[in-house]
Amino acid sequence: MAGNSRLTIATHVLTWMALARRRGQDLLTSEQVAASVNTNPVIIRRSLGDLRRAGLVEVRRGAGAGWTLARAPEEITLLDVYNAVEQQPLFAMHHTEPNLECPVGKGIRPALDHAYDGVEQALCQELRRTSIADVLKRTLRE
Amino acid sequence: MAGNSRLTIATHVLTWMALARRRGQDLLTSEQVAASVNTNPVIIRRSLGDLRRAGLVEVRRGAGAGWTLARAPEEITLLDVYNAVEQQPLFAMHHTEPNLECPVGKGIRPALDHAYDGVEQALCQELRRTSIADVLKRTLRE
DNA sequence: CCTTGTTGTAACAAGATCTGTTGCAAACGG
DNA sequence: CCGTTTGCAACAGATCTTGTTACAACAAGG
Repeated sequence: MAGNSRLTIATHVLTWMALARRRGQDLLTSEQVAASVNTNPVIIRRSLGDLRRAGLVEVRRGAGAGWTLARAPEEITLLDVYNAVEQQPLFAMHHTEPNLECPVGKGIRPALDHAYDGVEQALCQELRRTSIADVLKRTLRE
Repeated sequence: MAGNSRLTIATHVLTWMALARRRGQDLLTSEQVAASVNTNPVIIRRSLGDLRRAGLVEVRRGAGAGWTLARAPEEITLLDVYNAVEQQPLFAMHHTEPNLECPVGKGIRPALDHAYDGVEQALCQELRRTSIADVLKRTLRE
């Protein structure tokens, strides 16, 4: 599992934008953000694109362009970020269809769907308990 | 996310073994299990190997060999299965080290660790609420 | 209207991971 | 000793992720 670090990157980006805003710098370019994450600006633009489609940030194009937070850091939770950057469910079903002649092969998928739904709900509830402001506070403390 | 279906495969295997045991067939070969999952026996042996190392199943080698459940289906939870088949954490950190000159780059990783720990705990608590016996019951109902 | 700086996105490479497959040595019951 | 089955290595194909380069689209400001 853990094939990707998208939640980590997006949270880093937003936390950095929250700190910059507190310091009076409202407009940031993807290059400036990339300097903190230490990666390529295109990676940051991809992440910011996800966040923009989810309504968490806004962009201004053209010369002197850049990004701003669309909401206060207190109003952005890790669940918002997770939903913005993760599309696929947590656990995948079988690659190949199970043997439908077998009672287990026939009924296992709805049974697993039910269990996995509960897990995803628990995950979402926990993610919603932390905001970008919380992450920033803890980031500066350590 | 969801790069893999290991939890699904392993749960399917155990559910099928629970049903077979209820029908009086205690010893199953990887080929018999593979017929229900509809995949290659080596895939099943890999999954059963994880489950054996976790103490959830037992194996007898040689001629007339096969697998048995090491515990009652009521005593095996999805958390046991998850721990048996998933090693890596749910969310990955940055691939490249963040810029430690930046206060966010410096402090973000412990802050994220803390948040991710809470999420994993919530995930585990929810997974523990469902047993293989529960999955079997719901599988046969639908 | 033109220059300039920035975004949006496509195309591609390298690496990792996952599933599936083949082959074979090791184990062991009969 | 034979026959069955596991354990495991090696490999192929598919997909995903990160990183990189390149370039068109866009708009602010002179």
